[in-house]
Amino acid sequence: MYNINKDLANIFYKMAAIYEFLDDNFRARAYQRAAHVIEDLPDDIRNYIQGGKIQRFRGIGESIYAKIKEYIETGKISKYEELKKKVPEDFIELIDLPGIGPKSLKKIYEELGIKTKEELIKALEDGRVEKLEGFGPKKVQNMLKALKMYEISKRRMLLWHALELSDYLVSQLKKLKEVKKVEVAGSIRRRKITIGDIDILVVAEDKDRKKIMDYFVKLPEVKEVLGKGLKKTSVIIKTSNGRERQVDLRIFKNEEWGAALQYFTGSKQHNVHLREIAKEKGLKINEYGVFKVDTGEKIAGETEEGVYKSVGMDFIPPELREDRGEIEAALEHRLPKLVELKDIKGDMHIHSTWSDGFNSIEDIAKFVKEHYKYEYIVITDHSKSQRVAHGLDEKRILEEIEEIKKLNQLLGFDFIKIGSEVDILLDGSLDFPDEILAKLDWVVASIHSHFNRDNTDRILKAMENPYVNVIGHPTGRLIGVREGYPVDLEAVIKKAKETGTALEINSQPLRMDIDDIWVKKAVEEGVKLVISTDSHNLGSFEYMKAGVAIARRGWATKKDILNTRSWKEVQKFINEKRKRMGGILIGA
DNA sequence: GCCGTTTTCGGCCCGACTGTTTTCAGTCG
Repeated sequence: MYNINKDLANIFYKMAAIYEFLDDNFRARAYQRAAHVIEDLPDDIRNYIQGGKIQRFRGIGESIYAKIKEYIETGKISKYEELKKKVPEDFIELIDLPGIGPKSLKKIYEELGIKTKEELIKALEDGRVEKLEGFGPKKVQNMLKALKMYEISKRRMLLWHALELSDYLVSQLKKLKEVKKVEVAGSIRRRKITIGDIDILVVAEDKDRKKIMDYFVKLPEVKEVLGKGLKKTSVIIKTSNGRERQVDLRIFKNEEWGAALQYFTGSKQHNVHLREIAKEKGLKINEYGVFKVDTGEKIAGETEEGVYKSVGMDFIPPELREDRGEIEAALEHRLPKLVELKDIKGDMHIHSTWSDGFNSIEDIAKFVKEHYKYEYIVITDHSKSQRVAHGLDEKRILEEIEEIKKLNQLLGFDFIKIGSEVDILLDGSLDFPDEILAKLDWVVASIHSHFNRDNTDRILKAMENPYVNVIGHPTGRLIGVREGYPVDLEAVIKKAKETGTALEINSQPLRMDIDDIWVKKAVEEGVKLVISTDSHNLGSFEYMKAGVAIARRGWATKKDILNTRSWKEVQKFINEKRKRMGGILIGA
């Protein structure tokens, strides 16, 4: 079933923009919040509204529920159709554009009758806008710049690339002895899958502020300085691959550090919710600390833990701060203990030169043993249908098994496990017969063809096979390149639970598949997950960090992640499925 | 628009900066 959540959320975001334009800010906020809630639902919204029975969500009340129902039944929302007539079509998009606000747009629309983006640019350039009351040359310049930057900023950066860039900037700032503390905040710290701007926070003495800001704007990668002060400086950085990113640097006092970090890590929804609760308790939270409203006394701010504690909450890990229930859980002291990078005991999806990897199995094993504290790795080269990836046929995978046996003898123990990333064929059967699969330590089954059809049936059938242990990159999406193939992940999760099959969190920067929303759903359903790098070269083993981050964003604990287990424990998982689905047990 | 064991009406996060003003509105994060 095609998931309508995204379409519905988009409509509500647009309605919010229109209400902003109409100066009805509270309504706008209500629609924004509803859109956010719907976007975060793993299941199709129709599943929550069955037979007139409505599941309650915070932020969706009677009126918005009625509109959701109307959309489900008719494919339209009449209120939206009505609202659209009040705003020029181009403007709905422009209202969300950073640098131009709804008030300015409204004035330009009302006084000059401007209705399209092209007309707006023309009126800005020929001086008509400048003559309006409240406008001036600077404002006009900034609006033009905002329009120009729009196309650039619209493309968000992949988490991995943002991490590389922000790590570099942090390392440069650490070179100054005046920088006492430095941390990346914002969506990078929350490990969102894609990143807009980069926020960096620093602790320093007041007298050193100028020196730090001067140093920052002189970094060779800085292409343009958007604003420079002693508290905040904004620049445009040009990355090595030619992309442009806005980076904000802010300096705080040590006693403000926790409050600043909390505030600038966001998310916005999380912060708003947190402050509402603080307010109920007679407290005020800003980026400098937590204060009692009546006396103005500061009661927290030096550490993030202190900020949360002051309102009666446990510390909330940054990856959870999306207002998806973490605030309630923190108040009730029932936040999960999230999985950590150090819990990972092995990588279970790796390609070698036997198929399309760049390194020999021997080089991979030596490299991983030297750089990671893993207990095992699983080599999972492609199967024969993947001709372009030099997939292995039956004869060659038997040879690969022998090769790995020899290498393990050299290493002195069974560090290398033999697996396969076996193709799921069009009819849901697998690219290897069961006799071969039964000889393998671990089987990843993936879809690499027919992306346009609904592939739920293929995946469900593959999971019925007793030797398939995990479904690789379950949606097949490439972020910003192609959408995933149509697949009913709800049914996949159900079948995974039923058959004892795991689902992969593929850590490749472009994949991040499955994502945090579905991880959370899988965790709730008790389905096990595997965090894998799908490495094709030695540098890719680092992607495990990103995979763990996605797992954490999905509320996963150590027990939800299979590759936090010893190999003996993994084998138990394998045998449980083989037993249940009628396969040959390990060692039998 | 949503929400509520103090409220079903009257609230709805908070501060900095910018550009335009001469005390403030608009915008951002």
